[in-house]
Amino acid sequence: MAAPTDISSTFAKGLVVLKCFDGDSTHLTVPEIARRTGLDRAVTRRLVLTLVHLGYVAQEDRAFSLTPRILVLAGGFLQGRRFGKLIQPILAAYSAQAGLPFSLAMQDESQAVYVAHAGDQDEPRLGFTVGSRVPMDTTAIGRALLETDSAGELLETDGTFEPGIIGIACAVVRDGEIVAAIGTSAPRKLMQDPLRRAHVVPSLQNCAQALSELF
Amino acid sequence: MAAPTDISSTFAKGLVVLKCFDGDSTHLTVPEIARRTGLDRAVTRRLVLTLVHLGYVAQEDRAFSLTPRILVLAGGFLQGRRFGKLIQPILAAYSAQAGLPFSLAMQDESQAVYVAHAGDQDEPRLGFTVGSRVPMDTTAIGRALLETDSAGELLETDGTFEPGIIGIACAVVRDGEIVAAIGTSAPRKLMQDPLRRAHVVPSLQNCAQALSELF
DNA sequence: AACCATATGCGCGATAATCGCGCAAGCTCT
DNA sequence: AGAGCTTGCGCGATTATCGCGCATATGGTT
Repeated sequence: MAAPTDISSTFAKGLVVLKCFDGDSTHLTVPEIARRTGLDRAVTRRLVLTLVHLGYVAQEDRAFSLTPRILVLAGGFLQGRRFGKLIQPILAAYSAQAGLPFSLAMQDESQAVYVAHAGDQDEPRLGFTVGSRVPMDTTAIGRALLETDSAGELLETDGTFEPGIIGIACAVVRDGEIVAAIGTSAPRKLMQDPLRRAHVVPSLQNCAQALSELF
Repeated sequence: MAAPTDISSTFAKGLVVLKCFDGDSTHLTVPEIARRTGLDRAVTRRLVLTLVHLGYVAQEDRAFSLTPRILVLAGGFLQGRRFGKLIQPILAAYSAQAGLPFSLAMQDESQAVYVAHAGDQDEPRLGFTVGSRVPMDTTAIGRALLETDSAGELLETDGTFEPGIIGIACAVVRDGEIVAAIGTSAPRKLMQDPLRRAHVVPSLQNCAQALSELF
């Protein structure tokens, strides 16, 4: 085990354990976690029990699952960046103007992570939450995070991620750097209407402009 | 340092470090974190560097701050419980029916943690995000999480948390246990209107009923 | 019902990772 | 420019971690 003195391997292992509770695997047993992480069963047990001790994980019989406390960590990020007080209202205002749900995403390595949503999706088709990840190359919001050249320009993808859905996105640029992206999506029929497009596109651009001052 | 063999103290310390990035303290230096956590500076440094190594924390000069990756952990909880696909649409539907923003909270020790919001607050007055915490005794949504006797009954608080704001909340009960609470709030003037109340209250109750089947 | 195979909980000694002292370098204020 | 404080980080002692291995629980098969 490579052990640079600057890295705490125990802590790193613990975070790997925490991370393996994903959307598909909510209730895990110690051996299951051990298999997923490649850690020794006894080590896994101790790390999971530590999480239980601190209240991040709950135990029912042999199954372990995350508690809402994990959201407090996310809250540290969201509140620190004033998502609730500043960003959310802006996103909501432009979303209402456009009549479509707006989402805000940031880059995390090779994926786009949703950090805020506004304008409720009436249909549960995609079901994204805060913390949901989507690929960068097949989604409008992901591509917007990458297009360093055409900063601020609108990007559109058509059914590349979800069949029949068109996504439009726009980078949020601060000091020449892309710091985030906002996007919206709708069924192709809806989005192809030129009138609607003419209404939605400026809203996205203005919203991105307004948000850029908050990053 | 009490060291039961079942608890990994290093991991526990690391999580304490992670937790000390809260809404008020976004950019922290190693000595600041050491002071807050009571840990040795060198230990703190190693734990923070581990977080940087794993991408949960970013370093700019001497300041460390959370990255969006921390939201991925929250996503594990939210997606696992189908917040995006099932809960959010229901919350949004009843919120739209009531014409007021609805929030969903769960208990975390002695506080209520917001886990979902629907219906955008047009005014940024409170600015709650996913992961925001509020006290249980002075908020309607917090009290609803506690009232084990009158399960499902509506609770109302008047200005006890935020002056001029009335909150109404209702427990989400599953198998006789309170698993969550939904609430809404509005300025007193608005909420005191009997007609509106007659409209909002059933929406909340029906929403709680609908959600109870998903927990 | 009894058996076997597999999965799981957990104690304990060896060992490698952590701890935290202490020095050197950087910063700030007078 | 100097003094006092703050911060970064190397290194040896020590302690918490590791993971083997046994005992128990589980569940499937004859």
